[in-house]
Amino acid sequence: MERKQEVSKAVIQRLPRYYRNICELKAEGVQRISSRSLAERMGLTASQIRQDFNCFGGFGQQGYGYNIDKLQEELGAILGLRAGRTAILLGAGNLGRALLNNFDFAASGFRLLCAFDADPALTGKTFGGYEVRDSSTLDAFLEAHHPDAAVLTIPRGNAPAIARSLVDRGVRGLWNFTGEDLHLEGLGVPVENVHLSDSLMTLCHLIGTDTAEE
Amino acid sequence: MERKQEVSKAVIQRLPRYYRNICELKAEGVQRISSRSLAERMGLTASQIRQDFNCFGGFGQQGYGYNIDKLQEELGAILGLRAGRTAILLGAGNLGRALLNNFDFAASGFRLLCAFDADPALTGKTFGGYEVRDSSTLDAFLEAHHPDAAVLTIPRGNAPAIARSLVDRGVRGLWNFTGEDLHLEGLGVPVENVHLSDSLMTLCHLIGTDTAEE
DNA sequence: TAGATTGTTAATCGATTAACAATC
DNA sequence: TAGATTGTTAATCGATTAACAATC
Repeated sequence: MERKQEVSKAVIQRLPRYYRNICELKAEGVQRISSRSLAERMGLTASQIRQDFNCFGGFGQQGYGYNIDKLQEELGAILGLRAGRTAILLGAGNLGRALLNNFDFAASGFRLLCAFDADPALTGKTFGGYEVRDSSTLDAFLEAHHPDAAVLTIPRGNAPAIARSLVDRGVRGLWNFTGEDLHLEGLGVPVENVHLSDSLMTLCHLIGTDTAEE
Repeated sequence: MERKQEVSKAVIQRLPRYYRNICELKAEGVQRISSRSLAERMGLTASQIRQDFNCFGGFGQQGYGYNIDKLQEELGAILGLRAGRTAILLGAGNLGRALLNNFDFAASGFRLLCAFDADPALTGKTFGGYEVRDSSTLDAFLEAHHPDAAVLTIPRGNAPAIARSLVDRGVRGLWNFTGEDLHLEGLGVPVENVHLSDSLMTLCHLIGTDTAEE
């Protein structure tokens, strides 16, 4: 049961963008596309696109290009969007509630089950159709439902300990908004750290150095 | 007036993380650190850290390491955090309001001036201390205050046109939450695209392929 | 068949790591 | 001075691009 050959991180991080563009093309009614046209649209090279897709076995056809429906299907499968993953959200503060109210979890492959918060004032309320439960009931919930992932919108500080505890109880992935770099913790599960401030600082820097950059 | 030699994008994207870690170290009372210790803490190699810092002229000292205060000072200057940049926010919907209420713009180098929205029901309200103004007054505001950057939390669709218009009126950078990849538009100014869904899809994929990944 | 475009191998480019002389 | 650790050059590694034969 060998893994065919580790796909590089660079490729994996391009997959969602490919998927997004293919969905857009489909919505525009396009039925097929060549690596050259897609490259032009996305600001990549045709070569790179073909290399990337071939990491997963070619799904194109010589002389024709790539069928949009097939591509969407394949990329969706690779991303695991139809694997029926489940998630919970921890921390129904401002950020947590903003996600509950607005973010389309299903579009990214997750069914959000509910949220948890330590503040009793929030218990029982719903945001975006998701119920907030009391943190004291978390362990029992994990035991009963085994969510695949947890969204961490709790305050920083106790994040590493909570992450550890979640992983110990079977959570297999973390979407981390806490500002702590959890991937360093050796948790043994994938972590996606979201650092909005890093992004804005980068912009601050680029504004300073920019003359006529791409 | 030659540029000393383009610093690679990979390095630039590590700068905020360096800055963040240095701030944490300072808060912990640490006064100096070697590339080796910092590497260990951040999960990088000492070599890489020294290479990175030397893109901007060495700010270390042989046999001693790096002084935390100096490092914070230098990284802050490189990032332009004290350049007094200003920004406005466009679109005071759920996401926009979440940022207004919670996000610390100043910590990333920007003074947020105010927000704009097309919905008259929001005009005059404040969120997080920031006033929402009517979109019809935007042009006059740009004329009068020349903000450096704009935060785009408007619905997708009209994003490219609005981005174009902002840039034409002097905006020098965009923090883009619209879901459209604006950097492709050839706007001629730096754009930071925030795609939360890409991040979550990546996690979905990694959960599927994970066995015992780092 | 001729034209188009993939899949795939080889060449290039850039980024990371290793090594070590310089120096505090 | 001896020890530590940088700054910097050289070696390695990986990712992107180019090229082209395979084939629809």
